[in-house]
Amino acid sequence: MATSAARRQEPLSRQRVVAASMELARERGLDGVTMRALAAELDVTPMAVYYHVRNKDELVALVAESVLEDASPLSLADAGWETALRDHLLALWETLAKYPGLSSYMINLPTLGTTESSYAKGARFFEEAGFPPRLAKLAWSFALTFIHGRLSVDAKLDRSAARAAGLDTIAAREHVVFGVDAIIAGLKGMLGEGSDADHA
Amino acid sequence: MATSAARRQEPLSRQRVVAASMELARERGLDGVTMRALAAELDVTPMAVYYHVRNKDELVALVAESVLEDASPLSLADAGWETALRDHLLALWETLAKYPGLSSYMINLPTLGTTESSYAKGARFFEEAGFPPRLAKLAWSFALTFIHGRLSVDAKLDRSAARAAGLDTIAAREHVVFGVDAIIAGLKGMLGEGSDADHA
DNA sequence: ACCTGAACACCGTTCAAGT
DNA sequence: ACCTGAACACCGTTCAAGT
Repeated sequence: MATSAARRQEPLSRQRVVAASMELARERGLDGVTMRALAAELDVTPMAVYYHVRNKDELVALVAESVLEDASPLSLADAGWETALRDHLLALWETLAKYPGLSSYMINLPTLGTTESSYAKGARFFEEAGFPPRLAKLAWSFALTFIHGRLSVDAKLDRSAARAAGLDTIAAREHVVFGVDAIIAGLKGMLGEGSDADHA
Repeated sequence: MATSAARRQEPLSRQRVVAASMELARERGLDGVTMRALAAELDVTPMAVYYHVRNKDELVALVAESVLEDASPLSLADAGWETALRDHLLALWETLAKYPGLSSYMINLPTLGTTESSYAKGARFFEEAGFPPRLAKLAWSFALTFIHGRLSVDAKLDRSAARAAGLDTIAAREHVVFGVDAIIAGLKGMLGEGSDADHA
């Protein structure tokens, strides 16, 4: 209210639209990011947004891209791919958890809401870890699918009665940690079998 | 069209509402199951449906329950829990794949769209396989999350250009098979470590 | 180039009324 | 008990028009 006059001064831009969308997503969840609510936040008509963004799908894709940039990059460390992957997936989970409903949307997209280059980067990580190209892609998709799946399960949960209860968010973390550890153990097993043909 | 007169004869019932919803979900995906489309299919006013079902959430929950009943039950076979789990998860994937968008909905529910009793049955399977109670619940949730996650990734995909291409459905199966194998390998690893304390 | 205003085609759902 | 009709409060989006 106090800043609405100031906000009106600066011209609308793609960046401001995305930034406002992220703020809305954090506070009300992605369901709260409607074109009308977004426009109100920007002190503008709903249709003004369409000048900077083709449609809502493109907008959410931009939001997803922007959120992922804030997450820690996945890169092979000295400690080995297992701990690097573990740290990255848990950090990714924590970052995305701040935007309720975003994963529910991303999991419905072909490349799980990532850009192609970012998706390829994940696959490269597994190649460097010793996975043959095809398995590397499958492994990365496998890990991402679980993380987004888990976030989807929690998304609608903490909006209702669970947030008041308090202990369900602890349970949520247990689920992720268990899943990530199981994923790593599983991929380790797949690497032992699958890479023989390539590393002989 | 030809059967609309006949359909009008039989009184509307909860069963008929659910059955028609399932048919619509198979043909047009869950997005096509609107109260209005459903009512049209039943030769009835949209509000007539509300007499037999509280709201759309309850309706979809009933559809999910009904679809899961058609899937093969998860039970420990002679061949060991690994193959039993593998067969069940792949069969579950195939069944749910017939209802595009259903998993995208189920993955947003607390118990992943299953009834509590059906959820407990999955956990019991892992207990019988040798997992301690807490790990058994986590393991079942882990497996279900991936299956629904994978189906969500494919849901929007085969609706657009991918179905025409034809080879993306093959890729989809590869992803599931890889994931299921990795899950089993991972859980096998977790069982080796985690069960020591309980089986000593 | 950038934004507004009015309107369209959808949703799920409530409420009062009919039989 | 079972269903209809009209209406409400939302969506995303198109289209023509303003500056």
